Amino acid sequence: MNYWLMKSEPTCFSIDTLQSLPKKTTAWDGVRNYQARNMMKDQMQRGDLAFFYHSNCPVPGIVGIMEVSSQKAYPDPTQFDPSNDHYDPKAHPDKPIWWLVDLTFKRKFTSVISLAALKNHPQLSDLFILRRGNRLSITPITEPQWHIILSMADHPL
DNA sequence: GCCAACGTTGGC
DNA sequence: GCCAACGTTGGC
Repeated sequence: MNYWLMKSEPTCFSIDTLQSLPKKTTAWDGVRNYQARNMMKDQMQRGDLAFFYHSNCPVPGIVGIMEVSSQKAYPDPTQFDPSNDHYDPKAHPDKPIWWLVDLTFKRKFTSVISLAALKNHPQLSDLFILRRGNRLSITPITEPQWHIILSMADHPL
């Protein structure tokens, strides 16, 4: 199994919204970056775990954990919907461009593991999201990184 | 295939 | 709201 970090702007879609959904599950739609798409399409497997990261908000950071819950990736339906913000006129149902997986809520931390806290941790200097100028909305997390970050959860600075 | 211009991301 | 950094686009 693999570990991931997935960003979302909480004003757009937050971990609280995910938790409130009927099956606490969402299709991670709207990703329009090829690197991020490829990770969902080619690498993610059911049972993989992902940190939920809130970006572009007062305290950016990791707020909880989700699990990949679809058996495999499938076409993002919003690419075919002209009324959707993420409509892609180049995509056709017989030749989709954008793929996604489903994610299910696992837990929410009692406090945010802030970006500042991640930056301050001496063993997390290689964290993908901390690399200069990184903007990828989905990044891999190594197993050691996963456990270090988990150990920071529920222990505010 | 180069690269300038443009749009987007996201921390601050 | 600013702006650095990056991805994408499109002319050539």
